[in-house]
Amino acid sequence: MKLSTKGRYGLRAVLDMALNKNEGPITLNSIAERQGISEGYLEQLMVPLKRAGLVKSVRGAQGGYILAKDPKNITVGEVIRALEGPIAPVACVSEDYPEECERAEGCVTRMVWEKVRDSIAEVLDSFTLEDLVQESRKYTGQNSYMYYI
Amino acid sequence: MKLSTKGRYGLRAVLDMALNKNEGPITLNSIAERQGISEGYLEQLMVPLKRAGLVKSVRGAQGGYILAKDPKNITVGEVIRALEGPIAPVACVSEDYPEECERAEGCVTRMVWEKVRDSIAEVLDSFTLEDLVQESRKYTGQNSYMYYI
DNA sequence: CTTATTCCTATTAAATTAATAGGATTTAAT
DNA sequence: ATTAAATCCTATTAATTTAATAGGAATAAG
Repeated sequence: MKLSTKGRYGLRAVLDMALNKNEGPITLNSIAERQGISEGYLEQLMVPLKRAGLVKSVRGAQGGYILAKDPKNITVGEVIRALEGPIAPVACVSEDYPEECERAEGCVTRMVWEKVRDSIAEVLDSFTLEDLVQESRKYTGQNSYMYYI
Repeated sequence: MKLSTKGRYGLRAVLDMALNKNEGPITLNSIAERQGISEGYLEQLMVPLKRAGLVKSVRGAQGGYILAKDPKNITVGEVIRALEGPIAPVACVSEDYPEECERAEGCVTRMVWEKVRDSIAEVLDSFTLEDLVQESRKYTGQNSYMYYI
């Protein structure tokens, strides 16, 4: 029942980008340093984040990554889904394409997993990156970066 | 964000036991057959379930396993925790012994994970085995076993 | 032209999960 | 007593997923 590092690192990465969004394209190298995540691994996380339309890349020197949308229009749920796939405590109740199960007819544990899925989704969708930025500012002051998230 | 088969198979196993609780000790062999789970694997699942005081074993011929408590006093949450450990979408917000994190001070993503943890726990703790038995009877009638759960 | 960067693909390492195997122990039934 | 049915125990292996690394190609600023 754990999130993998994809989701955790990825959320930290986009939050880092939200906190630094007025600095122009942000290099993975700088995120990697601030967040203590390997640059190569961050690279892999950017692929699904780009595909999901959450970040954009700027190639070449002075390039880097920027958020594709305003932080208040990006929910934690979007980020997590982009990185970990549809929310699904078990495959048969996946948000996307629930896996067919021969036992489905009359399955009574499934209703438990459905409720778990919905409650997770509700929480994740209730937070935007902007919420986290605001929260972060409480600790670090208006203009300082938030390294430890 | 997936449950492992430990939790899924284990819940099916104890529910199977709840549905057959008037039959005396239930052999792993019979659960394995009804549920399509390898007997050896079930054996491994019984260890933590016993330790958690949810099932009792009866050794020797005609032995097997029985629930240690009434189904209405066993929650899905207890079963899942016994098999998967404390609920913790990330280690730093584990129900039991949250892992210390150097970034904890001023960590803003943590409040998200805490809410996720609590919402999962709330759902899992809201269902008892008896609830699932009742639900199951709706499909199969009062006295028939529920094979497909 | 050089440098800094993303991009792309492949590979490896590590960890976890799932399953299997083989035998020791216990106990009911004969 | 003997047998058979079952749990118990430990170790091993197989499979899968996660995490990280490596090496270079493409792009664009200066």
